[in-house]
Amino acid sequence: MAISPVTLRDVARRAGVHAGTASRALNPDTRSLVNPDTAQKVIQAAEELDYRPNPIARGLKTNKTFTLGVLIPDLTNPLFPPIVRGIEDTLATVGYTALLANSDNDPEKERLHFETMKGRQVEGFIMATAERDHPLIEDAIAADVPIVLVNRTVDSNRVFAVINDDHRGTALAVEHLVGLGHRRIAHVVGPERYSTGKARREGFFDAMKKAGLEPNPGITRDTNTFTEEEGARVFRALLDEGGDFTAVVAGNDLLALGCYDVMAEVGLSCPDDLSIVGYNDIPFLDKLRPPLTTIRIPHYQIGVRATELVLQRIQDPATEPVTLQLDPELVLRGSTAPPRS
Amino acid sequence: MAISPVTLRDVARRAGVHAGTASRALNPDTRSLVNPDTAQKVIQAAEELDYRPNPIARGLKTNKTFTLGVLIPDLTNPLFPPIVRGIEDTLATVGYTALLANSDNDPEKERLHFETMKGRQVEGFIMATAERDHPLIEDAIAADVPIVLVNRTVDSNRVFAVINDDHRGTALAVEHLVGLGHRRIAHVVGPERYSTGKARREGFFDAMKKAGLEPNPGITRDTNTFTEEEGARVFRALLDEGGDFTAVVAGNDLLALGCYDVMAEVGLSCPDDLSIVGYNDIPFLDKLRPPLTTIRIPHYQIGVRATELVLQRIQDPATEPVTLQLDPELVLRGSTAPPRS
DNA sequence: CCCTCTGGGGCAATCGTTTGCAGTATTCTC
DNA sequence: GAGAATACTGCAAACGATTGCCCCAGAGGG
Repeated sequence: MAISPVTLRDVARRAGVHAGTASRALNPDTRSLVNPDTAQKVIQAAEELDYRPNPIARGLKTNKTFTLGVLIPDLTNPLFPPIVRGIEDTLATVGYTALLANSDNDPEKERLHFETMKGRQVEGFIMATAERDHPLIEDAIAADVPIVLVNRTVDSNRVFAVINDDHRGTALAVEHLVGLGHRRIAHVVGPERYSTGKARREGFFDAMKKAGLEPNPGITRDTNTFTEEEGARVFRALLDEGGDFTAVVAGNDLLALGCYDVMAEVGLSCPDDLSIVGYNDIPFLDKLRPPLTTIRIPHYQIGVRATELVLQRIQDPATEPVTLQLDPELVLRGSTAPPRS
Repeated sequence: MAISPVTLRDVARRAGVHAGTASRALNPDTRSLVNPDTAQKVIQAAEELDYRPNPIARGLKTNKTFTLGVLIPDLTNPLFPPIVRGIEDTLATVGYTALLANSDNDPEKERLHFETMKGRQVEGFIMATAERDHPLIEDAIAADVPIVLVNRTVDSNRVFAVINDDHRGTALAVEHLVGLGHRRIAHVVGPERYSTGKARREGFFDAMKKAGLEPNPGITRDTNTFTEEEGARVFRALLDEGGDFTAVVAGNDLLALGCYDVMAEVGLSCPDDLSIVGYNDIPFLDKLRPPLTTIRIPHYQIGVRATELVLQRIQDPATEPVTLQLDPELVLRGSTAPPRS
């Protein structure tokens, strides 16, 4: 049952030393405290017995569990798997592992998982679940728990975060459309309670102005959630009100998908009648008809960098909070073309 | 740092009892050993102090870590997130959590993760990574560690597994095509080193025979991996050799996607020229052009049932190995139609 | 030649719980 | 009312590793 019934004491006995000595010999940091010869003997004994230190016992004494909590809204959202892989791959290189939980964006659930994980003595957190105003995170920061946000961030500047440059990303989308000749561009705004929704809206407006275009509030629409249904609902409203536009920048890919649905429904053709740009580059977008032009964010890298950050923060609690902004890039596909008129 | 610096001894002190007594009072199983009044006092003290037992310390003594190892090939494969959610949701209801790792189908990596997790004293495993002949699993079974396979299984019958009924699933696909009027049906066979590839091929042949059709080995093709590229490669070969068929049953959705790619490339139209059926119903298939008809398997449920199984096995090591076969269902979409000729 | 210093390593406490054992007070039985 | 059974609860030893402290031997200095 217990995999390695061989304990430190067994190793010590075989090497003919005391357990304490064996412990020191096996730990590279304390190895210098013991005679190289004995150290060698211990190491060899450990190998012969295939000794594996029991992390539970070690954790009890050292308060290190080599475990991180990863809290995301929903693993089945295609946005997250690559991030999680980035996290786990990076963690694996340093002998850490991740405890994963889904919050479904439910603050109650989130708090529960957070507490459970704290109870399990995770050494830090990576969270992807933040609304811009997030009490849980404030608490965590106050309690001095290492925590870094991914993908989204909060308004506080006391927090570690690894996000993509949403401002720049939307600008890429706008510049692309403007370059194609579009002048009247609609924006399906992501929920403003998330940093992503807000930053992308700002990026949109700034880029429009920079292009010398007056953004038209009449053809920007707020959404409540980042979902296909919501995208469809809002886009339908835009159409119903006779909005005058030749292209739309969607707050994310799911919202863009909603637009696709409505266009199919009402018989509009993309990109002939309307160009659409998404955001995130979730998988299979290239299989759509037409393939969706979108903004790709470096999901995997976000996971990697975030992990490096927590690890660093764990090692040196004095590390100053920092927000890393990774560069998004435009992925040109078939949903954008010059305007017809 | 340590979240709840309040220890069992603190609770005991406040309740005016010994730590041992407090321990018994807090554990429902042993509560009957202590006077109801004192138990109440202890419980109240625990609440007042917001006491959380330290699972590390507990685990050290009891060898229970309330942790499961989940080993999958690749989280970014859309097949797995729903399974993992099923696992984690179920685990959460009983206070367990999952340690997740990706093997990338690399036996080396897999073994490493397996050992690491064993080292971390996980109480059992859920693995989705099995080739039909899998030494690691044999070892695990021999070592008596609780383990259940999901999605795929191995040839041994000494193992717990929760899979879908691949045989039945492919039969559904064949019956559907035959019902549509197809007689010459090709099969892009999944890799036979996986139970899924093998069972689906058998299901295909059996269903063909049952429909009174002689399966034509000339239009079935083996693949080496379950990937889009491989699907494309094999399908192209099928075409190049002038295979005579009006429909194809693909070993899974990714292989079907590969067929899509080649069809677009050579200017064939689906379903006009050729009908295609996939397998798995991964996300976004309904967004393809045409939307892919496929066999849906209950991913989430697979995760749920598998978890119930390990949990049961952990609780009662005498539990006999069992293979659960969950029912797949046909999802009718646009990639299948009556043959033209 | 004696004293001090230092490197090496053993001893034992400790991390926070659980649990077998034993002691004491209470209750029951006759 | 005495002896025995019962019901609690305290005591202390684990679990497996880490680590501060102390001891001892040999080296070096004067």
